[in-house]
Amino acid sequence: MGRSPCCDKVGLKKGPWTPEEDQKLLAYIEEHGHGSWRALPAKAGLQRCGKSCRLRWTNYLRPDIKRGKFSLQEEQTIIQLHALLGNRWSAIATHLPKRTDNEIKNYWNTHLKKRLAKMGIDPVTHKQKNDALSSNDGQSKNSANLSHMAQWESARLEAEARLVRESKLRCHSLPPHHTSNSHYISGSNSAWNTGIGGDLESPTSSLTFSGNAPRPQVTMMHNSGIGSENAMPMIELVGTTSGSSETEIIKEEGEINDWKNLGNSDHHNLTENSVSFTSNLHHHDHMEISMGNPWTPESLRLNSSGTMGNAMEDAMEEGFTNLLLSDSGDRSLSDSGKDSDNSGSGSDYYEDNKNYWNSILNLVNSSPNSPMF
DNA sequence: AACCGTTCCAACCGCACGCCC
DNA sequence: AGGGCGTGCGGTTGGAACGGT
Repeated sequence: MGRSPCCDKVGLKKGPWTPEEDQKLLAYIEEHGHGSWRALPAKAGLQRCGKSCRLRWTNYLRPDIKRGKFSLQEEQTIIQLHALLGNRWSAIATHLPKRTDNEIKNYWNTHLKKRLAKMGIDPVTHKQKNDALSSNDGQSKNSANLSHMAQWESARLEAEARLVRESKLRCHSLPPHHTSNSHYISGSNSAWNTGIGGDLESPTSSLTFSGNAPRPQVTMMHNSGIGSENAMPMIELVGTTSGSSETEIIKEEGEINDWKNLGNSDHHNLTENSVSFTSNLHHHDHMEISMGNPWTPESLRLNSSGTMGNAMEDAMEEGFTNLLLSDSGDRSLSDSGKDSDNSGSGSDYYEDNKNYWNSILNLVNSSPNSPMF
């Protein structure tokens, strides 16, 4: 169905906003709320279309917007989510509290995309560029699997975004402790924390799903760096091969804030059924999550209302984040890593890029019985 | 200082979708 | 059912800022 453009009226101002216009818009919204955007400009005394006002508000004037340089953690999240979701900026933005989709999109286009390209990674597919040559091998099969996973993950994020919006509407005045212990995911993601069992006050949260399937296991430990201002995230990946009772423990530790210091590529051979993450981002939090059932959209939807949603979210994020970053040889991704650092030996460079994608695939493969594949 | 190319980001544009009548 | 409206979303653009010559 067609519709007339909202900004075709003559006399409406376009282009950059002046401080006076900002002030008018702010003052009006503070007093009345925005209500109908179409009607707002006239009421607020602005010669703008409603759409322009909405954009200005949501992308710039809103008080809960964080501006300025993206942290490394934020960069990591963007890359990781973009690998799953593609250019679905609003979905990505739900995982970056206080950042707008527009800002994330801009940052991707101006910074991250170029960095990945320089690493020889296609910023669209997140595949190493010479991957196209290996079309019939397992890698492409894995890629298809990942794509499939991305589809339901995408749907899940949409549902989450809705929850977030509803939560924001309903719970504007929630006391801070509701989210104070949910590391990293906070603010707009607080919806995860509003359900029963959603708070992470308890030092230990355990959830177990019943079932007989080989079980991926996710363990998250938040061991505080006591007395340290900068918590030092530690990722522990525990791989359990299906044919063996032996548990292979692969440990990766380092500062999340220093991508370059994250370990090298040996540990992304985490195998089929088990993965655990250890992080000391948080004070005395220790979460162990045993997943008896494979990951399914249904179970994750259920989880989204409670602790498991939080834990899973965190696990997924931290897991992907650290896998990606530790394995991608992030010499070029870090701001402090100059591009020239990429000029190392050619084989190392190639290996790094290969590991970048493999790390995603390996984590996906850690739940081989998931019906989503 | 002047010019020019590049980078960055705020803002615009047009489409899609849900809701309401 | 279908048209209008409000809003969300992703792609694109214009111009300011910056850096090199």
